[in-house]
Amino acid sequence: MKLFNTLTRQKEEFKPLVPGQVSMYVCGPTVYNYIHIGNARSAIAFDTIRRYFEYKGYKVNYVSNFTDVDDKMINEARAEGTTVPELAERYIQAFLEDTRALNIEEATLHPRATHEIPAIIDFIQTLIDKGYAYEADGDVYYRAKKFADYGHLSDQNIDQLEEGASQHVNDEEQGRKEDPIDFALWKGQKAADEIAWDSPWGKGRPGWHIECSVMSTKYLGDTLDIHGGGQDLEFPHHENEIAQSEAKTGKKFVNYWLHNGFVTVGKDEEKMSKSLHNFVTVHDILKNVDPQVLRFFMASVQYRSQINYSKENLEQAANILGRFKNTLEGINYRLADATEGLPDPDLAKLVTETTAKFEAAMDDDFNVQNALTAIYEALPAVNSNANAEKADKESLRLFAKKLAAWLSVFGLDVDKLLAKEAGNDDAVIEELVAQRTEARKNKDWAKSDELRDQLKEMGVVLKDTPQGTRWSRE
RNA sequence: GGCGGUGUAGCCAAGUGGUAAGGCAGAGGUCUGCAAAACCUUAAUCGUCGGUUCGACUCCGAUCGCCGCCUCCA
Repeated sequence: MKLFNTLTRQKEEFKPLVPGQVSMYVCGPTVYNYIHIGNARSAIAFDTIRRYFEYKGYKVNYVSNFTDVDDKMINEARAEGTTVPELAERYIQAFLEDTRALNIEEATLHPRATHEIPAIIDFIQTLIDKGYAYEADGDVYYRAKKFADYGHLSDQNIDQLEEGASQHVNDEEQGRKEDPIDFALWKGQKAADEIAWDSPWGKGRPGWHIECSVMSTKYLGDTLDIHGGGQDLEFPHHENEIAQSEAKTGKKFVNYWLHNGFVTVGKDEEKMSKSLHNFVTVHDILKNVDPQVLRFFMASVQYRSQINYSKENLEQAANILGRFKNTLEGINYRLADATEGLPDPDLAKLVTETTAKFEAAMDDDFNVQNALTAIYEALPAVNSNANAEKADKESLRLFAKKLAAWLSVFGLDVDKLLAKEAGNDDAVIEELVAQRTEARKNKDWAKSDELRDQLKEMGVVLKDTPQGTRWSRE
C-alpha cells in the first residue's frame, strides 16, 4: 500500500511498526457544538482509511480525542450559562449520535483532555526540565526555536513564521513570550469562574496542542504509524505536536502524516449556509438527507481532495446508491428463485478481476474514484447475468458478497441499504400486488394501472419481471 | 508577502510523453400491455500564452482564475 505522507510530500510504501497492525491517531472535534460537515469529512475520510486497513486484514488501533476544554468551550459555556463539563458531555453524545448515523466505526479509544490532566502536567514538566519550555507568569510556553526541525511538516521557515506570528500576538501574551512563535502548553486561569486544575505553575488548563501529544503517545506509544487530521491542522497544530512529542521522547513521533481535504459549500447551494460562514452541522443536514447518501457522497471523494457540498452532488450519490441497490436486489431475487443456472466462466473471471482492480486502486493512496470505477464497470455484466435465463448463481452470490465488502469500506451497510422500511401495511401491499397480477393476467390494463397508481401513492414502486412482480418502497 | 493545492464534457471525475477511463444527468434505442429496473448507443482535445520534443493534456516557463494555510478551525 502506498500512502501520501505530508511529511515528505510523496507517496510512500506503508510499513507498519508491527506487522499486521496499524496505530492511528486522528484529531477529533472540540465539543462546543454539533459537529459540522467538515468534522464529518475528516471522520469519514479516516474511517474509510481505517476500514480499508481492516478489509486488508490489519488490526487497527484507532484513537481519536475529544477536546473538551479550551477558549471556545469556556465562552460557549458562559454564553449558555452552563458549565464546561456539561457542555462537553452534551456534545460528545451528539457526536456519537451523528457519527453513528453516518456509520463511522467508533474509535478504539476516545480520550478526553480533561481526563488526562496529570499526564499532561507530567509531559509539560518534562519539557521544562529539558529546556524546551518555560514558565511565564502562570503560563507555560514551548520554546519553538529550540526544536531544530520546527516548521518542517508544513514547509514553513522560521523567519516567515515569526513575521506572521508577531502580527497576531496580543500585547498581554507578547509580554510573557520569549518569542512570538512560542506557543502555550499551559494557560493560567484568567477569571475565577474559569475551569482550572492545580499544577506546579498554579491553577490553569492545558493548551490545545499538548493534549494530542500526550494522548497519542500515552495510548499508542512514542511512535505512531499514522496521524491524521484536516489540512488546516498541519500548521500549527501538528507542527507543534511534533515539536512537543519529539522533544520529549527523542524519537520520531509519526511515520505517516495524512491530511484530509476540505469541504466547501456553495453560496447558492441551499439555504443551509445561513450566516456563520456556511457552518452546516451534520445534525441539521440529517433532518433532510438520508445518512447513507451523505456518507457515500463524502466517502466517494478521495480523502485529500476538496469536496463541494451541493444538492446536485448529493443527488448524484443517491442515484449511484440506487444502482447498487437495484443490482443487489436483482441478485437476491435471483438467488431466491428456483431456476438453477449455469456456471459462466466470464462472470467468475469478472469477479476476480474487479476485486483486483478495486484493491489496486485503494492500495494507491485510497484512490476511491478508481476503486468505484472498477465496480461500475462490472455492473452491466452482473445485471445482465442476474436477468438472464441461465444465471450463474454461484458467481452472483460471490459478487454480492464482494460488493457488500467493498461498499462496507465506504461505510455502507448493505442490509440497511436493502432493508424495506418496516411497514405495518405489508399485507395490504401484498394484497394489492396480487390483485394487480390477477388483473394483468386478464389483460385488464386499466385496473392494473389503477392499482399501480394506488400503490405509488403509498410509496411503493413495482417492477414486473419474468419471475413475477417485485415491489419496494421508495 | 511566505507555503500548499487546484483548473479535464451540464455535473462528479481518472489518467499517461504517443494521441482523452468511468459515473451522474440528458438524448436515442432494446425489453415491457404501458411502466419501472436492466441492457445497448451517444458528448470534451484537457484555463490561457509560449517553449522543449518526431509527438504534450501529461515536461519547462509565464500568465489568469479558484481554494486553503500562515491567527481558533476538520
